[in-house]
Amino acid sequence: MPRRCHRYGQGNGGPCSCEMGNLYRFAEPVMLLAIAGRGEVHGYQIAQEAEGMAVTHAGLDSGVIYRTLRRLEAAGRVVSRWDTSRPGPARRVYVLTESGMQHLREWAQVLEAVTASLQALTHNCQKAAQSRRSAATRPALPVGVSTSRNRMGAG
Amino acid sequence: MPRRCHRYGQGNGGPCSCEMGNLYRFAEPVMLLAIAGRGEVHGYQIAQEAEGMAVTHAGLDSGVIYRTLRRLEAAGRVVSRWDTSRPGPARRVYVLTESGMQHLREWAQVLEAVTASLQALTHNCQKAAQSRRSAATRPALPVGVSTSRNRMGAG
DNA sequence: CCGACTATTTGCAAGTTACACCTAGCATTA
DNA sequence: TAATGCTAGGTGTAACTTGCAAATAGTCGG
Repeated sequence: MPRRCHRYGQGNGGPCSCEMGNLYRFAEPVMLLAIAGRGEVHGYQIAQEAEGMAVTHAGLDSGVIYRTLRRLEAAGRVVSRWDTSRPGPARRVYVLTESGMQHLREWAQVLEAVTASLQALTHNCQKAAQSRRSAATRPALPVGVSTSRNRMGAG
Repeated sequence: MPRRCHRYGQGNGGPCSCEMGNLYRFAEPVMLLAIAGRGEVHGYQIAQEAEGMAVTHAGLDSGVIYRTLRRLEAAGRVVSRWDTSRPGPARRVYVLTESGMQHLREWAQVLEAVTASLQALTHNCQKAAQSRRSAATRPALPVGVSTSRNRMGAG
């Protein structure tokens, strides 16, 4: 799904979350937070800030941003108006509704739980990765245990 | 995407991560960890343990588990053999390869980074949710305001 | 034989993502 | 004037994951 990002192939110390695939971008809370923080934003603004706020290294795709904004508006979480008061193309400016504020509070609770679980998972992965690494001068696991019955198309 | 889970509508204090949608299950690291921890597992075993290890409350769907196992095998992260030594239907038993061990180490690094980012996001969401909650007897945001010209030079 | 449990696999609808591409306003430069 | 580049919003599509349901099988108890 994610095929590259600004970090791709740059050797920034450790594998990139984008190369691992399978990570959501948490676009909704990131964007709700951006709107709540500024009171009023347009999509392009979010796209420029999102790189720093995003959970993974890929930032948020502009397509995702604009579609998420429309989805949030359809759900009543934000309302928008067109701002033509400044030069340049018109901007669609968004503000949170009370429902959107409530949604952000819900996200805060959910994220707290998810973060805790993820922290535990991370800890366990690190422990497992380390415990085997010490005993890994030889192949960590006897690969090739009579794999005999591997019929089934094998993917 | 996720429509229910065992927690659905049970009022366990706070909204369920499943109701928020948009959360990946981190199936791959959870499963790699399960395999690494036991040395040898089959899919059904993972399905039964996964509820406790999963990052969200939904656990891991058995379809996801079996498909992920095949994908991991196709990528050389695990190898399988059929175990018919015990009564009941044959079980496909998986062990990690050295490449799979390496993948787990990579996941450990990625998860560490993601956890840190997620923690920051969580913290910011909580702060935003709280700071406005105190001032939210009246509608949280006057919709349509032109707030103090958040001019965000942006570049 | 029938159901219950174990165990694996597949089909499908729904949803998200990454990328490419498009429209359009305005400013600078040749 | 034309070309170029930045700002700003939007759409189309392929690839992928997920959740749920259903199919297939082996074994055991009644």
